[in-house]
Amino acid sequence: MAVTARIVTLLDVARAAGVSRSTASDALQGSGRVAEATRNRVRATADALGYRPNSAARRLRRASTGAMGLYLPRTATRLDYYMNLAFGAVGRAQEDGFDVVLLAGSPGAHGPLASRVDGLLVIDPDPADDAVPQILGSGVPVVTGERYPGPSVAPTGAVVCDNAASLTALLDHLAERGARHPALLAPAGESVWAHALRTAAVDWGRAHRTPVAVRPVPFAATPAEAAQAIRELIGAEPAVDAVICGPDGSAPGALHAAADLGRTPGRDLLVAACVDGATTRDSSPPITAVDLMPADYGRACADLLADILAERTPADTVRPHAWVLRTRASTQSAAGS
Amino acid sequence: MAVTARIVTLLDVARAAGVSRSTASDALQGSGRVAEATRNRVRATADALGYRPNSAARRLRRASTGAMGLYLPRTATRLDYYMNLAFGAVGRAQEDGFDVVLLAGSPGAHGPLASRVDGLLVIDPDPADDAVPQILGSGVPVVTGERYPGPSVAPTGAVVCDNAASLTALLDHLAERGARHPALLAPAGESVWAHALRTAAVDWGRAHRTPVAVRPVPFAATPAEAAQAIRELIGAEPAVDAVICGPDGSAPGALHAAADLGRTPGRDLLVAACVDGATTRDSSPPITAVDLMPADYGRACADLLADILAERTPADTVRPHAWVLRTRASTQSAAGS
DNA sequence: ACACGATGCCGGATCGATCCGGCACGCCGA
DNA sequence: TCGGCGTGCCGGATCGATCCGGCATCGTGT
Repeated sequence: MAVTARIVTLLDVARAAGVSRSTASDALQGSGRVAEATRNRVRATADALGYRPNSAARRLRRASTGAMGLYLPRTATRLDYYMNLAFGAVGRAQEDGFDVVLLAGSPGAHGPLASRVDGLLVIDPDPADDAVPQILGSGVPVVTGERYPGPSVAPTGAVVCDNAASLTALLDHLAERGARHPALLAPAGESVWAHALRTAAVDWGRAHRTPVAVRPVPFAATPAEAAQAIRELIGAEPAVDAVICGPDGSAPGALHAAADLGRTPGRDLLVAACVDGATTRDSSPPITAVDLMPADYGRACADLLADILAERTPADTVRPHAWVLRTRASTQSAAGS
Repeated sequence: MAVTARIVTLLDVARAAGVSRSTASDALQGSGRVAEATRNRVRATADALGYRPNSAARRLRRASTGAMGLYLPRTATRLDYYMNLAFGAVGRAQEDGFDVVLLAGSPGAHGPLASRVDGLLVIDPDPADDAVPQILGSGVPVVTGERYPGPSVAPTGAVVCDNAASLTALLDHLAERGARHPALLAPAGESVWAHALRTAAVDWGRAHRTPVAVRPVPFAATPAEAAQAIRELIGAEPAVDAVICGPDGSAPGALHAAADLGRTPGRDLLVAACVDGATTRDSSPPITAVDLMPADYGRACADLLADILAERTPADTVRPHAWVLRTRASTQSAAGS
């Protein structure tokens, strides 16, 4: 019951335990040579007094900040995806005693990034974002979520998703459920993800001698835009019997379009999405989608950075991240053809 | 073009400028008495050398961490709302040189909150969350977004939204558009927000001699659950001609329900939502909703905390946060009655 | 009995910026 | 000419934890 507001320092603990600062430090750290009895005594007095190491002092001495920065794309969409990712990263970071500081705008404007964080997590680095190269060049280890498509300054690690494989899996699934003429609403832009999707669609079509109709849509297409695109697409190519929606959150538009065209989702028109989320899970019918497992993704990024910082892992390591196909009613079985 | 990896310290700057550390510090801080010429010279050499103050050292000396913690509810819903809020907070925090560290789980487990942050932002504090009292009692100033309904430990400030007023505005709007029998899908739970909604509905009904049908639904009701609730509600009370959806993201369910019941949203059934977001903006028709302006909200919270920390504002200040009614096609005009 | 190594603990020194007291110098009025 | 005051700058001291070298002490081998 310490009523005093005074902060308990290591020196207080040392005095109370009848040892010197060094010994107290060693005892609590596990470093140095300390008798087991002494160690226990120090530990006991430490938490009896409610001792909490001052992180500023520790960071100064150790020349490390105990924090990792998290830079998220400031996009209008995929926000809940990034939020889940952030929570995953925080969870993992905590295990190694790291804080996660949220970066936005042009971080490093008000202080040197290098003295504020030990490393950085840069998620879905956007080649069009001017802040990214600046961050990459800040001199601290960086782990990117997805590769950085721009001129690679000094990457230190990456966690990547095999987006081509997930699209392939979606197409395989649709084919298995009877689709003969699949289509892809392909997000525009030069992000690694969008690019992989487009390429994989063409490759799959070639390999299966079943061309995939690729219809470009805005990167952050709304359901309404997606619906419009699908109406146009099917107007031009009525044989299309399955649609994959690339942009996050756009999939419900496919259900509307199906209704407008008098088709039943899951039977006359199979519908699937590249990004799982609340909109795909909770729509009616629920929509088959690729779950990128954002929380795990964030955790994996933080894990890699922690490993690199602790030198458990060499720099320039690239690790894969798994995804899961969530099969739902929207791809029940194609009745047509 | 400093190729050396060596970090430039204040001492380096001082030597290069031909002054002492103290003078260099004073010159850069704006503190102390320094001749204008000297000040400029020091500043010039500082950024010629690329000097960046070491934040750990500064924090140790100043006994402040230069960071504010952000504790977000780990809910399954309203994630993009919280993400926008977080970005708003980061933006404001940056202006005063604060970092924002993201807290989750039980922060303070691996280190004393008090030595890691100067203050805390606790958003929508959930009385059912055990971590909240612990955080509130950590000894640093806390600003809550919405009041904390539990036993108030040591609040330092709050930014509150007048949720009753926004629901009232929604009901007024619906009445103006011709609704005679409004209903509310009221989120369950003891959060301040949910409670304000339920109370305001009853009050409005009493004041206007127009009872509002209040139908409880889960706090994080899905569109499907909302649709089901509305079907039941209208089955029991066919006169209902307008529905307000409380839970975030549940509003599209109202459109489905309308379709099932053969009613046209915006004419035979007015639809509105208490929380604006992608789902209300992008649905067809778009849904009238209360925009809580999360980014501004986050900014306001960070602003208050910054003011309190700088003692520009007394502790225990409570500030209001504005909301805006976004009128859309889903409340065009009630044709019935 | 003596030398030597291992063990347990301690006292500065250190990280880098900030703060406080104080010194020297120049200027003014008396 | 001298006292007093204001200006400009400086040298420790300090924040709290960690690290390194070193000093006793005790045990063991010969």
